[in-house]
Amino acid sequence: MATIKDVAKKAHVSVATVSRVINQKGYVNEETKNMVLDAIQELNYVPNELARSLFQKKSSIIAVLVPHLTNYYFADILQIIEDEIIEKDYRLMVCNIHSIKEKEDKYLKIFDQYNVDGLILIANTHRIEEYKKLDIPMVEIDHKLSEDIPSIISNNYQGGVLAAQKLVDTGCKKIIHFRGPSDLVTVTERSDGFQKVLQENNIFNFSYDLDFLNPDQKDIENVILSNLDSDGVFCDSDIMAVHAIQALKEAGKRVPEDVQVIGFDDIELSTIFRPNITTINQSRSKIAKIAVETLMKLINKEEIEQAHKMIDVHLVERETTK
Amino acid sequence: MATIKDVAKKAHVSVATVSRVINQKGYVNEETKNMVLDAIQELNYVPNELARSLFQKKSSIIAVLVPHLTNYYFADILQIIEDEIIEKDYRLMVCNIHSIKEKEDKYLKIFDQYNVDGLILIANTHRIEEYKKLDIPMVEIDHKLSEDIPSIISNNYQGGVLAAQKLVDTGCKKIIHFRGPSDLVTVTERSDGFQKVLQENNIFNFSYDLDFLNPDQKDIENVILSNLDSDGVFCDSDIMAVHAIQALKEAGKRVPEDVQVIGFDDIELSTIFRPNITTINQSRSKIAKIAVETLMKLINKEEIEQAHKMIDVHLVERETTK
DNA sequence: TTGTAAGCGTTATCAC
DNA sequence: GTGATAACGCTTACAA
Repeated sequence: MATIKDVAKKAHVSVATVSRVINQKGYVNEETKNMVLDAIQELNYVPNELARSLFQKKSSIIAVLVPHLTNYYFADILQIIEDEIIEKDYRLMVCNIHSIKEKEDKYLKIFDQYNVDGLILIANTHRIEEYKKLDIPMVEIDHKLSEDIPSIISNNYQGGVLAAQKLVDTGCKKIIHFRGPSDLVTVTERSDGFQKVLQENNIFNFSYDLDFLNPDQKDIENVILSNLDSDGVFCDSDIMAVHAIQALKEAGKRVPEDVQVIGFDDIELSTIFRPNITTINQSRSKIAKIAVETLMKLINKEEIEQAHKMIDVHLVERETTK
Repeated sequence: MATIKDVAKKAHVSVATVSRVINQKGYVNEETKNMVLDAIQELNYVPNELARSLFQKKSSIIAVLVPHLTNYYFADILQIIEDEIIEKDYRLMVCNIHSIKEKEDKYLKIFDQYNVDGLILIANTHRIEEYKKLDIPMVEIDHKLSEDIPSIISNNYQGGVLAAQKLVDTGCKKIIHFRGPSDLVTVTERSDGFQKVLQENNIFNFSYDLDFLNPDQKDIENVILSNLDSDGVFCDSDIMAVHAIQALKEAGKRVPEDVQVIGFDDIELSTIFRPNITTINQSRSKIAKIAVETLMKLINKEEIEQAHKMIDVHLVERETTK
């Protein structure tokens, strides 16, 4: 690996001059500049980012904390984040904090040790105060764990409203809501929006709490079977929706003729599965891009006009609704 | 951020001594050691990894190159890799090389600039020579792009054999094979294993090439519809299998009674979808762990007994076969 | 316009 | 046992 010294020697100049040309800072004669450039080319020189980072106390590394990688929603957001930051010449460190305390401990240390320039929290952590103490530019996705940390969250309330409206408009009279864990704000907000519309229309409904990603298939079946007079189902995830539709079919119901189903997230699965699932789309791309954009402003100490952003969701009508 | 100097000052010793205690190298009096430890504690000192890396020309960063993140197979492998390496005190840099030349250019540079300690290639790259020139310890997953680079690959041939055997054993007489792109070695090997068994048993079969992850739904439908006398389908991915099963159902066929279906990968989807999909399981966990293990040996300049490892696959029998 | 030299936070090699 | 000090590869005052 060639260093700046090698380049300097080859170009018959000092390291300072070389530094000036690679950073395009300060004055440097056109002629010497070309000599340096030639030397760089010949030696295949790339500046050592570690040395640079050490001096500047910044690493050009952005760390993203996720709860797991196998979920389409998170994976896609992560993917978009990576695209965005690499374009801005940052690199991505992925930290999978699946509530293993030791790992989070390690990472909390690492962020300091590497002079990580920014943090994007997608994972829900219980140790937000420790993150704040890090004093690193930071944004949150999907959660609002603190007033001081800018957040980017889908308008979950609106999601509930849209789903309810669709179901009401198409004549549903008895509706089941398969929810996520109701201790999450995202979940209660969806619920609130959903409830509001249904209550305004005097539509009977009830909720069951499930895990988002590993909802118990048997639970869903039982609820469906003991409520065969329902004509609408709203699910807090597309995976739940798949289970619900399958349970309905097995119970002899037609979707959407007898029972309509709406999912949440709009993951790949909802267009693979037949009937294609009507669902509430969260704009993953918008969320990821705004997160990066906001983080960059924080890093560059620019003003950010609105700390907590709510992103519109929309209903994607496919084959499980009328 | 406290530095080693601050600690030295506080403990009334030299930085050399502090360095000795944090690295547990060289002799240091028990008493002074405790003073240093106290100072470290009080100042909340963590050694700067960047300075360390600069000196040692190693960064404790492992870069993993993937083709995309939203695929369950890759995401899960990535997740296991992250678990493994963080435990060995390395950090994960995720590089999503979705054949965008500019990104790969940037990353190729970054690996040098950051003194990345190791590379895991999951993505299929056409620029293997450039990677080799990097001269960084490196392993490959799913591909064998070069003799010199250790690889970890599922036994695809065996996968084809197992699927064929199952189909033959349960009486299939006419079989469709929905393949991945046949320019991939993984695909041809599966095909070879599959063919071999079928030919030995004189079973008629034919193949259609599709994209692994975004197989054309219409293509699958058409093939199914124009071969309604088939009684077995082998798919090179579980996603293809879902499409096939759905097409079969729409064509009035029962799975597995009329037609049996076998997928590949054993992703989450195969247990969500009903009927649960019989599939060839690739041991993601084994693959990821061996990859990391091999990489560590390379990094530590230990002998590796077998450069190219083939990992057994196995048939997971679920509801789409008899 | 260019070069010298100090400094970023470590580790390692010497003396003492 | 411990402490100076050079070195890692770079940037940036400050001189020249």
